[in-house]
This record gives sequence, C-alpha cells and structure tokens, in this order.
Amino acid sequence: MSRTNELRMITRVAQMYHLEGLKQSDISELLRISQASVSRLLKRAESEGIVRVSIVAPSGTYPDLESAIREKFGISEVIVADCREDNDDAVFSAIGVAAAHLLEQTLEDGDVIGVSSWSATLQQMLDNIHPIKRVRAERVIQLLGGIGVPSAQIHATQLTTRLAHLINGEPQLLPAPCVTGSPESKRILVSDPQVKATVDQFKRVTTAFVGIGAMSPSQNLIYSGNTFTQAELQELASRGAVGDICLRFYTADGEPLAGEIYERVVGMTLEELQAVPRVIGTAGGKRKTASIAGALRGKLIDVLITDRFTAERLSEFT
Amino acid sequence: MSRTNELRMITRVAQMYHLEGLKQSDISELLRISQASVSRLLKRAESEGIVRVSIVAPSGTYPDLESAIREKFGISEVIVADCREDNDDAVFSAIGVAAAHLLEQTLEDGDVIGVSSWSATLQQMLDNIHPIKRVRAERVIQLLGGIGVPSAQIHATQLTTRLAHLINGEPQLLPAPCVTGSPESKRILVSDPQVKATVDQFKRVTTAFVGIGAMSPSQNLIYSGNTFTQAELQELASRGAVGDICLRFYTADGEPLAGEIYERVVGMTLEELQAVPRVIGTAGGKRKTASIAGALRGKLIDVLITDRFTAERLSEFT
DNA sequence: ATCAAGCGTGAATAAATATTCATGCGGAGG
DNA sequence: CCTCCGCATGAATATTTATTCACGCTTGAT
Repeated sequence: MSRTNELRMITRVAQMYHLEGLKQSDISELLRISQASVSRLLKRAESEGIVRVSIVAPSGTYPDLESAIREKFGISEVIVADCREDNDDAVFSAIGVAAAHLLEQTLEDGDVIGVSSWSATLQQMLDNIHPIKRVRAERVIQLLGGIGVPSAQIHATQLTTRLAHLINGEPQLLPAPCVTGSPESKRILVSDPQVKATVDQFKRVTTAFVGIGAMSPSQNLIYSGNTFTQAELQELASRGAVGDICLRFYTADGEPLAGEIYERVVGMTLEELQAVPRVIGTAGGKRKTASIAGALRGKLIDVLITDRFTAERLSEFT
Repeated sequence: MSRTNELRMITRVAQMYHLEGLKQSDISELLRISQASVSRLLKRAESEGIVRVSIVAPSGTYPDLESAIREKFGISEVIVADCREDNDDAVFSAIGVAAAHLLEQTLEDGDVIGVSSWSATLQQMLDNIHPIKRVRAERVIQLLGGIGVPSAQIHATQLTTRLAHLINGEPQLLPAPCVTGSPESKRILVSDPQVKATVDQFKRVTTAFVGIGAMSPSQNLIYSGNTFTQAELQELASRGAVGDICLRFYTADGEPLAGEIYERVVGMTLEELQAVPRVIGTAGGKRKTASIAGALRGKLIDVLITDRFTAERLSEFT
C-alpha cells in the first residue's frame, strides 16, 4: 500500500523534473523533501522504468546501424553516412563529406595527420573540406608512395598537399613508388634521405586517414600502373587476403599477410598503423564489404566511416 | 548536407549520454569536442525532439488526473489516491492513507498542525499514521468546536489528541460546541479563556488538514446532534451553498456565505484559513464533487487529496 | 576592400546534481 | 527487553552540467 504511494511520489517528481522543467531544489521545496531525496527519487524513476528516454533517429542518420557495427566488431566509433543510391559515386561522395566533417570537427592544434593517397573516398573528403582557420595542424604526412604514371602521381601528391593547405599544415611527401620491383629496391629507396625523413615521421602521426582496398583493385590503382600483377593478386587471394590498407594486405581476421609482397611496398606498415592513436578508415561499396570486415576484426582502424548500404551489409556480415 | 551531419552528431551524443550512461566529459574526450559543446548538443537534442522522455504512470497512480485538476483549478498540488470501488468506505480509506503519507513525508520540526475534526477522511488518516519519531511538531490545534452528544465529542477530541501524540506535539483543544444557538452565545463562548487561547493560536497554524463537507451532511455531523436544522441547510442551499470547510459554507465559486449562521460557528473562519500557509483538503465521494470544486475555485485549499473516481468527476466538472 | 553584427567556440566559472557521511529509526535475533 | 544491522534521511560536500565571457571567424553592407 505504501508502495503505491511511493510510486506516485516518484512519478510526480519525474513529471516535475522532466516535463515541467523544474530544478531539483524547486521540487524539494514544493514537495518538502530534501534535494538529495529528489535526486534519489529521480534515479529510481529511471531504474523502475517510470521515465523512459527514447532517441528518435532523425532521417538521414543511422544510429542503430552504427551501434550494431560498433558492438559486432568492438570498434570505438562508426559513422554511417546517408546516401541515396548504392553506387560508387554516391557512396564515395557521402563518405567523403562525412570524413570532411569529422576532420573539421576533431582537428586539434599540432595534430600530425597521415593520409594514404590512392583513395577515392579521401579524394572526396578533400573536395568537401571547408578551409579551417581556427586550428593549425602541424603536418600532413603521405603514408604510401605515390609515384607512378603521371596522372596518378598528381593524385597522390596533390591529395597530401591540398589537405595540408586546407588545415594549415606542412605537407610531407613520400617521393617514391608505392610498390617496388623487389625488397632490395625498396630498401634502397627507403635509404634515400627524403624518403627516410618521411618514413621516420610515421611514428609521430596522431590521426591517420586511410582508405580500405578491396581485392578487385579500384580504378585509381589500376590506372597508376605500378601496382601488382594479376598473378600477384591471385596469390594474395589464395593466401586469404580480403583487402588492404596502404597496400598492406590482410586476412579476414585482419592479420597482415607478410611475405615478399609486403616487403616491396613503400609506405606505413600495419604495425606502424596500429601504433597511431586514431586511425580513421573510409570505405564503402559492395566490393569492399569483406575488406572492411577484415580491417574491423583486426582492429586495424579505430573509426570507420561508411555508407548506409555498406553498413547494412556489415551488420549482417558473417 | 551539413545539417544531416549535425543531426547525426546530436543523435550520437544523446545516445552516449542517455543510453550508454557516459558523462559529458567522457563524451567530449571520445568525440574530441569540448564539454560545453556536449552540453549544448544535448540541449538541442531535446529541443529538436531527438530525445524524448516519456513518463509511464505505474498502475495505481494517476498523474494525468492530477495534472488535469491542477491545471483546471490552478491549485498547486493534487494527490489522487488509488481506490478499488467508488463507495464511501473505500474512498475514505484510500484518502486517509494518502493523507497519512503526506503528513509523514512533509512534517517538519516545529510545525503547528490544524485539524478540523468531524471528518471521516481525517479519522482514516489517523488510523494510518505511522508514529513519527524523527520530527517533533509543536502543536496540534483543533480548528472546529467538538462538543456535542458524548460519542461525537469523543471523536473530535480524540482526533486532535491522538494526532498530537503521533507527531509528538501538544494537543490544543477547542472545548466548545461547533455551532451555537445564536451569535451572542458564540461571542460569550469565545471569551472563555480556554476557548480564546485556542482561537488565538489559529494564526500560528502552518499546515491545516480539513475535510470538505457536502450539503447533505455526513454521518458524523448528523450524529453529533448539535448542528444545523434541515431548514437552515435549505436556506444555505438556496443562497448557493455547495459545501463547507469547518462548517463554513461557501458557494460554487468558493465565496464564503456570511450571515447569521456564519456567526454561530465556533471554529476557524475561511479568512483565517486562507492565511494558513498550507491547507490540505481531504475529500472524496460522489456527493462531494461540487463541494470540492467550490473549494478549489475559491482557492480555499492548497493541496487536495482525493480518490480516483472523484478526481475523474472533478476533471470533467463544469 | 573595410567594418560591424552575429554566430559558434572553448576556457573559466556558476549552478545544479549526485554522493558521502553521520545519524536515527525499526526490525531481527539474542 | 536490549543490541546490532540495515535502511532511510538530510546536511555537507564532491562531481557534473550549464552558462558566461572573451575571442575569432564569417557574412553582408557600405
């Protein structure tokens, strides 16, 4: 019988607090109990399910998908971008916009940003960044070699340089091809002072933006001309590769696929990547579902930015 | 396009705060924005309707009825007691329990409690008070004369005395009939030192518990034998009386009905009652709907305790 | 181009809320 | 009947949240 009365009290307090917008001290005066008691009653109101907070997802946001992926893969942050259609153009654009916003919102003074060139989503990100005056990034570091056929080189270098400009930082380029013919030639390249200078900076990166590659390589890589042969890709696939980050291939569990090919890439290794405090992976599209899942499983990235269609697939991925 | 992104952010923050239970400073670290911004985003989440708090009334509580009556009559507090059936026994008992709880919860050291005797609900209240040790009321003052036929006198006096005991206060009795034969005899009575002493204390009452009488008088009053004649009651009714508090009759608007009868009552006047900081009216039952409505309209009481059936009627009362 | 108004930001601070602590009550078990 | 334990309470305090303030950016008018 007193139970009912207590529930009434809790309900009334919850009403006054949440609906009428009174503060606890007002309620405590009106109801002649201490503020501490009001606080306690409110806590009970939540635990008893008398007050319920529901969060309504505004159209264009997908918190449920985000949570589902966060929980499924144990990743700290997922951003699902809205997107009308499930084709590469729309998806990359949506992801690019979201990535640009993330960069703008979270950039801090003195940040050292790493970018893997060669990524269509990161290209899109660039096009959507609003120049920032507020903060001053220290440096933008190219994480993957960019020399190849002329058009491709422009992409890679420009991406780093433009980004540096937009966020008031110094570009630090990696003047090398992304893949060399042999481990030896890679070693020689890396001993080049300018290349070495950049590689030495890898450990200072505070935030890395990386694309995620699928096993059927993207247009950019095909065009660049200095990447792997079909045979090499098939070998990787037969060893379980599901995707790459900075041309570092990994398995469905996100384990790096070491070997000769790994030694021929000029760029940040997956080990170095994991040492970066915040790695932001941007990718979407049907081809990339398994690649993204692998990166998530291996905790290769801390933040995933993707589109709602890919998010849907990931949330159901087995 | 940035709108969507902002909504996403708001939604995410709301999720972290309300669902995951993180504190704003945690969120600000995770999302790399300032705590102030988190607070602002949360405020926007409410104003944009992204978070909604709903309050579910536990069974046996009637917050909607309470609000309806509060708003309709502009009264500060209404307590609607749960009650299975709409008969006097059940109703009075429910109200008594609720009144007892209110008293227990809100009694403060040094309070001076006034009680109109003659009320079935207040009788019930007594039976449900759990003796209080915590606080020490100063005094319990009988607001209405109680002398009449012996059995009734016991009721009135006992009510005051028992209550005083239960809340560790001194009883201050009003040893007089509730209604005298003429204004003159009332004046004489009031000049009696003991009566005068009590009447003089009326202005010190901090909380008054009063029943509300309907025009068809209750069993208690009929039994007491020293109340009004049918003719007198009919006269009152013809002048618009809808009910009484401490035998002070009032109209549908809660205006006191002055006149000869008013001058023959030994007890607190409605003017004195309005000067009391907190007046708690307890009443329920079909007969009393109009009486209660009048008391509410005239702001004669600050807190109404009633049952759910009567509350329903009041909320629809024209 | 220059300047003022308006907005949004984070640091500092004020305000509100949650928790701790000490106390007193009530009930269970000697 | 007494004692001890668990619980509830309010005052004091710690913690968390909201607001203020000062500043810098953007925008739109001159």
